[in-house]
Amino acid sequence: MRALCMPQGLSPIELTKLEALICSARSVQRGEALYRSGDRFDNIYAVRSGSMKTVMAHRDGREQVTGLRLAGEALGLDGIGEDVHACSAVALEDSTVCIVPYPALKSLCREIGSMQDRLHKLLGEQIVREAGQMMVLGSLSADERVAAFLLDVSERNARRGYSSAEFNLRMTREDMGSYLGMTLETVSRTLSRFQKRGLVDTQGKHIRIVDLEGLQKV
Amino acid sequence: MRALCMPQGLSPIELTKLEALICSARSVQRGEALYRSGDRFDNIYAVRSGSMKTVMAHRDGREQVTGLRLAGEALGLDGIGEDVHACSAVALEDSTVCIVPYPALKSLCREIGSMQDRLHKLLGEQIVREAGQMMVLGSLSADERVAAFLLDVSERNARRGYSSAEFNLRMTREDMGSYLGMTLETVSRTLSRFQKRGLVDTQGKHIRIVDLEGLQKV
DNA sequence: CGTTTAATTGAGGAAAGTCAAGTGAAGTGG
DNA sequence: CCACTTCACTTGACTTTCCTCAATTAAACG
Repeated sequence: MRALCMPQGLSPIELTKLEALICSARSVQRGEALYRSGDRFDNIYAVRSGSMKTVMAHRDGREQVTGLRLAGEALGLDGIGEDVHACSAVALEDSTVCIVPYPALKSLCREIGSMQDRLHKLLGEQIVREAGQMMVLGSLSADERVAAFLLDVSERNARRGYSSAEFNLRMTREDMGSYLGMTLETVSRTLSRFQKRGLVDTQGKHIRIVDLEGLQKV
Repeated sequence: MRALCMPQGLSPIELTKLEALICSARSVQRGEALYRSGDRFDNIYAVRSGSMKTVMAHRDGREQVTGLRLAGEALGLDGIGEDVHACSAVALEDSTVCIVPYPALKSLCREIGSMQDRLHKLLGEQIVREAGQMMVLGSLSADERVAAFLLDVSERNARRGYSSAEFNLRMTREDMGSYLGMTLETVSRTLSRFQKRGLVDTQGKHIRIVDLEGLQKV
């Protein structure tokens, strides 16, 4: 659990302090929201098991998936800016999260320099990740977007010690499409074409990457 | 200058401490890079005068404008995540920036709680802003993107005490297009159409918003 | 004031979206 | 545990939006 909740580089002492901080865990049913856009920001979360999506809504009701969080990844940073969550976080499958109260985390960051660094990195990485996604949405073709997405998930799986070649993606085609700025039909067609070209092997939500290099060259 | 470099809510004492931190200012010529993608991350900046764009490059060389910074806004946060800048920052006109050394800022954040809050907010706001841009790129039509962009710049101008109705945008149509995920021709056509519909009045880089409500309804 | 760079506009084409029908997978209740 | 209902996915035909290429005009910089 330690490894899952706050994976990177803290000393044992720091981990103990952090563990004291994590008051509780919570389980979230598939489709249920851990928090909603507009909710007061109290906690940062770490996905312990399962996976979640973050969703942002335009005033006219249109929704866009802004992120995917796999087990081990942080969640909730969208609340720091305005003391209120800017996105909603919805479970893609039955999941559990660790709860890290933000005020306590802030104090800890003032006590322990490496904890401060860790939080800053978390925030900074999120900024870079999102800038990368802006690049995907703004500059890549549909094929390139889907390929980039599969490679991203693959790499994140690898980092968590799972297979980079084969995984279950609990998002629907619609979620993927929303995240990638295209329709669910285009996602489906693109995956079918990739399959014909021998790049991937998809059966619904189960995805196997057959030709990694080929996918990188798309 | 105080107001420009770190506008929001610090006590006078804190401001003094912060000022001690801002070792220097720097001027950047139009077209010149304040920092480049890959440069080591040492400082955060605040635009003191002028304006800048941030640009991210794909490995194949394609570039995407990922942000616009007006006077008074923070710059350089894309370096925190990896100790290396993920974007390049290029001046859109002759500009000056305040330089805030990051290590010193970190220390100050451990001393002064409100400074820590301020930095967290800066990071958090950036995260929310970028998520909003993902939404723009992923869900809006060309017309809606241009309208949203003009309204965003207008609002940011207002917040800085300038006219919300009339301003100079030093970006080229190509920069705007890149930021909004469309071609420069489409930007140009869209602005022309807006002009015919009596929503805006543009003459090159000078933009006047004629019908704010109309623009919001696009 | 001339030269370079940026912006506008038009015509034609390509990529992705929409609508629609059919198939398959998954969750629910008897 | 199976049948049923619902939801998700795939595929095709057609439409729309935006992009590409090209020519012209306007603005900006040295």
